[in-house]
Amino acid sequence: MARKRSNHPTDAELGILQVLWRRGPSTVREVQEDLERTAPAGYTTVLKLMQIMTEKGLVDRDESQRAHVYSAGEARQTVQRGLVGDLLDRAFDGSASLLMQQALATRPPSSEELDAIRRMLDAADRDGGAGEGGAQ
Amino acid sequence: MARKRSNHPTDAELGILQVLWRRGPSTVREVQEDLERTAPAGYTTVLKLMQIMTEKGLVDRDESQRAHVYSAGEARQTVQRGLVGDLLDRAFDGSASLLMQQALATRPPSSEELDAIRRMLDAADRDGGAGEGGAQ
DNA sequence: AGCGATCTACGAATTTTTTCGTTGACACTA
DNA sequence: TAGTGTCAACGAAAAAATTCGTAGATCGCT
Repeated sequence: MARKRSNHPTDAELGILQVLWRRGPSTVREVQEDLERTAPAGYTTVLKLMQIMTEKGLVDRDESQRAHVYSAGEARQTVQRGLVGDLLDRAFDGSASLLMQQALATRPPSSEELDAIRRMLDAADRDGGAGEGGAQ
Repeated sequence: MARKRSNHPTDAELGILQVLWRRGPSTVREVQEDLERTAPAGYTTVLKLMQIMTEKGLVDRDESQRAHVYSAGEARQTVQRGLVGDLLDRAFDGSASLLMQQALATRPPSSEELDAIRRMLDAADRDGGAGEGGAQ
């Protein structure tokens, strides 16, 4: 079906990235043990994945120690934006507001969070939408 | 890695759902021709996919005509929420506001859209965050 | 030096998803 | 009724993603 998957992490890869994001630079074993809670996988499985991710540039590897230390390659934000953008195209006709609506419906945020979001909207209005929204 | 994929549509399946959402009930050929623009695939490929989706309950099939007519099974919203919820868990630590932030950054919405979002936020606030079933 | 634990590398098996060729049914029409 | 075109069904190939077994290197001990 030739979807333009650009360079998104696969499902399993994303699981590993999550751990690296949370823990910071880690060895394979640390990641594997962390995953035990949520998505159990054998040691070599995780190792293999992380090797592949290194090839893809999804993670960086420090080989100076016997147990190599891996860290997330791209900024977390970059990956997240890619994923969101992809989801927008693939399921929301590119409408950010529609996506937000469903996000709100699925995981109702606290009022503090809501306020935080409002501030983001205001900021977006200022630098992005200000002059351009012309209609009306 | 045993991710709890519940029953999300796969990539290709989502492409088909999009068409059904946009066009309403359609035959395989109609879907296939529509896909031509974005994600070309042979006729039998699309047919097979839609047969699988029927088995999975992702779409409904009306066989009263020679050319069966398919329609999206679950409400669009339901599928979308599932996808968003999944993405939240898999990449955003469940934080809706973080997701929104990235959505705003990737696809700056117009000020009209921003206003629409604000109204949604206010509504969410009033409901005390209870996910609402209000017609979309 | 020998032993056990731990690590990377590699290759391959397995599973999931996507793709399509082929077949037989049906419909239309010349 | 033979020819042409479209359709669903099916099976299996191909591609992508995931899983793990095995082997050899290295380290820390005794």
